[in-house]
Amino acid sequence: MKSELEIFREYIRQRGFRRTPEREVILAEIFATHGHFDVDSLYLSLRQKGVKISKASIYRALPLFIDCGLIREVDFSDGHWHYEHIYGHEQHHHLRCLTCGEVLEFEEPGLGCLGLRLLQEYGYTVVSHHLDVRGYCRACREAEPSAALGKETP
Amino acid sequence: MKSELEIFREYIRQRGFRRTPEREVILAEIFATHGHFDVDSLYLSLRQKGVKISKASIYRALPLFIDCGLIREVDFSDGHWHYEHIYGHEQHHHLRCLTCGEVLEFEEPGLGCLGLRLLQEYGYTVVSHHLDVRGYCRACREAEPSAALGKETP
DNA sequence: GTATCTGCAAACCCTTTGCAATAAG
DNA sequence: CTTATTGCAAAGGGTTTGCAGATAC
Repeated sequence: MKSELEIFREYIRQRGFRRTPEREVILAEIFATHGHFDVDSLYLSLRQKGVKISKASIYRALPLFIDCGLIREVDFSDGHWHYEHIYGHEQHHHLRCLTCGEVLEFEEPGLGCLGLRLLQEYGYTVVSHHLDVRGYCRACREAEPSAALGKETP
Repeated sequence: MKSELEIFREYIRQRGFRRTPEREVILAEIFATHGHFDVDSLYLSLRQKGVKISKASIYRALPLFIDCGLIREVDFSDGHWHYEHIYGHEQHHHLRCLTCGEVLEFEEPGLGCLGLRLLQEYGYTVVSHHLDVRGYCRACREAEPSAALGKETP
């Protein structure tokens, strides 16, 4: 299996872009990070390691990583973008507590045949799919039971 | 079945908020609209009807509608929020073409037992779930086949 | 050498907020 | 009467962009 760096270098070469240390350092940092990140956390963790790369460069690099399938955007509905690396990681989904904001990842094997079905029924070739679930974790529900009343859906 | 207006008035009364014509006009406009909308399109369609309500009031009203379960946020990853009415509509998911941006809605019956499973396995009470699929529609794939190569996932 | 990339700072855009006037209860 | 709500305009915060200098190829 190719490393994320190899994937990226191939992509850069194919497109006639340029291989720069900045982009590769950003990529390495992303794949050294566990879980989700955003531009700010990425910028700060690079700074803490003594690497000075501007936010503009980060903003310009992320679309490249997305485009070659290494990372993807994650929507937490909190006013800015989050990202996660997807290359080399199991497909997973997000379950977010509306009170404390904690995000749990889970798998949904039932969606295995989704791509085939959407191709057959609608003619779409599926690139990615993501299940976004909101609810209340046990702790928050017990702390404030009224918050979770009357809102259950199947 | 209650109308969306009744739902909203009940919610307003329960919380001790105030019933204003602005909020009810916004709500009516949302439920008279087919499909998705954003703040700007909502503001403009109100203007076209001669209704002058500030964007600030729209921005302040939407969280109320979300809170009482009438609408929800939709993420199209294009830099701003979109919304859709969910009250009185079938649960559905989104399939978006990465080239032309067209959004197709579809149903996924396989997720019927999701809520029960997440409760049993993780203790979460599910409020909402949404499946977000990206891919290429047939027309765009045939127009530019290279765009859809090497990116299929199950 | 030439075109791309970086860093900086300013511009941008969507969203939120402070404030005075207005209106609901 | 009291307090929430509105509209306006300004502030806010994340993201994008113009430009000059640096750098990959």
